[in-house]
Amino acid sequence: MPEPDPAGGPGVLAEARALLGAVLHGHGVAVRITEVEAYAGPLDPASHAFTRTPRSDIMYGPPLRLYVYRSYGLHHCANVVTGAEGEGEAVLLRAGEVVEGLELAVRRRGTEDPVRLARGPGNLCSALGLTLADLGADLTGARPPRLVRGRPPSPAAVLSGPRVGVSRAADRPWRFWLAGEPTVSAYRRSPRAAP
DNA sequence: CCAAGGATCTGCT
DNA sequence: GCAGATCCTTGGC
Repeated sequence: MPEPDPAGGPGVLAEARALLGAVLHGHGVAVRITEVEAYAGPLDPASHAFTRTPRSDIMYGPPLRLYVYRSYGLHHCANVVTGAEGEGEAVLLRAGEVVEGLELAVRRRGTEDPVRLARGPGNLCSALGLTLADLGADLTGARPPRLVRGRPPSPAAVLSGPRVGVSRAADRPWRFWLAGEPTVSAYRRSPRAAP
């Protein structure tokens, strides 16, 4: 059950912070999450759940399920649904550090640079082997994909800023990452975002 | 039905 | 810094 963000705002902001440091076990590879973005459903013009459609329906379902979508035809991006049923809140997993299955991740990604293996939401899915076949997966089950939470990071260890590449609500600082992590992806503002 | 527009990534200039 | 790949979802007509 989500609680209000300490700083005020939707509960998904606190959920996003709390996912930092958690380990997502994919197919033969596991990643420690270092960067995420919060998407606040109907309150958030940048969210796929801003309008409820067949695609975004999964985000309105029960929490701790995986929302996977295809981006630019080539890549997959993965979100953890965090809101209670009907809220439409989810957290995009943007980057992580491979902590298991290094060889397989290297093979899937075609690079040996550990920093690049799971940097960026598309690359993170690629490293973990996540596809649309994982859409709706229960992350609390015994089989992967599976989410293992650790201690939430201290507020001082978390930095925040605007979300990458969104054309609407481009100034909301709803991207969160662990300070000092080399795996965190670079910020890029959408060319379509208002100046 | 059709056109537009991506919560991206890579590689080249 | 910028364009291209590539295809699905959405919304307007």
